[in-house]
Amino acid sequence: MLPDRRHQLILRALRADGPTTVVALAEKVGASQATIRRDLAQLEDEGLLKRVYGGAAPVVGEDDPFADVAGVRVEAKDALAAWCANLVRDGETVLLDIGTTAHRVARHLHGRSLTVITSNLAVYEELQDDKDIQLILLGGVVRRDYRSLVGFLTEDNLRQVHADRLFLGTSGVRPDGQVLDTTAVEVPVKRAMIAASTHVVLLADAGKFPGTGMARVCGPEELDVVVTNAPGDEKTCNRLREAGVEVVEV
Amino acid sequence: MLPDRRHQLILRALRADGPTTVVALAEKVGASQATIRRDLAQLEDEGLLKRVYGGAAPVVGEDDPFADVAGVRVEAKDALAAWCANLVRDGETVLLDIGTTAHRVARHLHGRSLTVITSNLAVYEELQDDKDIQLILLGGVVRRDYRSLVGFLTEDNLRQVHADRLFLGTSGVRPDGQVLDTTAVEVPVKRAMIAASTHVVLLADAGKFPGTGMARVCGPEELDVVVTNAPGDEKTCNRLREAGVEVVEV
DNA sequence: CCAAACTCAAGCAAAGTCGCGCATGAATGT
DNA sequence: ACATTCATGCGCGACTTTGCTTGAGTTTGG
Repeated sequence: MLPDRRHQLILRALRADGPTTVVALAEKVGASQATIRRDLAQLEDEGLLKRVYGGAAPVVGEDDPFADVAGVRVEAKDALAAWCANLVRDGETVLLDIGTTAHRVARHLHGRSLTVITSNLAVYEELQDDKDIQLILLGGVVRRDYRSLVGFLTEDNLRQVHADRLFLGTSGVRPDGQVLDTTAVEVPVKRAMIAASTHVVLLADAGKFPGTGMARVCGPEELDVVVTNAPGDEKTCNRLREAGVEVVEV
Repeated sequence: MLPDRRHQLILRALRADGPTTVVALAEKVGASQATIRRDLAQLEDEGLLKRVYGGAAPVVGEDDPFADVAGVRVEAKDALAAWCANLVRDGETVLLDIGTTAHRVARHLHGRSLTVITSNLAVYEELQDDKDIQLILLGGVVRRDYRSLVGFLTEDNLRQVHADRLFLGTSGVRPDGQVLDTTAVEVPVKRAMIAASTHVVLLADAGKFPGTGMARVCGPEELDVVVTNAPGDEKTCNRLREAGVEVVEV
């Protein structure tokens, strides 16, 4: 069991079940209470959770939109998102995928005159007070730990709408250009999103080549643009370009 | 049981049921009265509640969605909502309408084992952290001023789901039993909700007889129960009963 | 106005939690 | 092969929380 994997499990458990005891976490991830305590201390230092006596609680406003605006150095991932936001023209209809990557893009759309369609609850909270943006939320079952809406209602809705541009997240791109995802339940939603959009923009930051994922979302022929902030694997890039995909390195 | 979790339960109980005794809280959260007193003292220091002799009362802050409504009416409307929540059995699927009335019902559903379907964004925010409740959000265009989702996506989704019970709000009930609404865009959504539910419960607090509204939502034959906190107009009640509607005065 | 009933806060013992030091064991570098 | 590093698990003393008891304070009803 990798420490990083354990940290992920802890954070996921907290997001799903709220405040949890050290004993319960130790049992859940199969580590001693001492180890869990050390993990919690570390994760608290990183601001990823709040330590309470006897356990830990999830921190609510983890993605403060002003945190990185105030920061001197803009994160690399944010540069990616900013570039994507520039791609969008006023008046367009933009479809935003599940995940933090799409949320990042949404932060850069404030004040723009757009229609935004999403099943991403983080995007909803980000843009709900922005009166310039017409916001359309797709239906579905609320997944608390992933802050998303999924299910047949989401897919149904996606068959009824059309977007000029889709910003798609991923967990990995294989050398042959196949786009992957780790969570099976999201794949049908992502496919429906692709079908509902004229242009598909894939956001693949560093570490997504080859990345992980057990489910295939789509092949390179479905993509129009791949945006990345890392010099991707040469072979992968060539394969994508062969399929007519524009590969952009920010 | 984490102290933090206990505090949440206390605050939730206060929000849902208003002023509560120390004894009742101790029983509810499974702690001693001494612990509850210590919790209350701490929470009062943080300004999260107001201590009163024998118990505690919720503090009405700016985040209270009902701060604008006058005191005695809030209690009456909350009694209505509490009665409706008692109507629901564990395991049921509940459909909650747009509007503050349905939100009020949602506040009394905390901790219940239910499936809740709604296009009410206030309900979503109320229940999003409640892990006992499976929450399904209907798609649609976000209406910021009404905190709701409307449009053809909402209606489409409603054709794909079914609920045991619908709690319907209204702006007025005419003497002949017709249910009215003021905003035309909501009417198709309300009709679709009625069609998707086995039982329809109309919440009509004081001032809804005859109330206002330019659009007809449905006739009395679509309703199963009308819950009110005021002795409604005699003629209206008779007309409703003739149509087979159970009229309940809380 | 008084007394009974109830509520509150302080003190105390028990249980639970925390963080530290130390030993173990695996992975890594020399 | 040996030493180093690092994460992990265990034990111990210090600390925190909890529930019970007690005496003082507050409310209620006659």
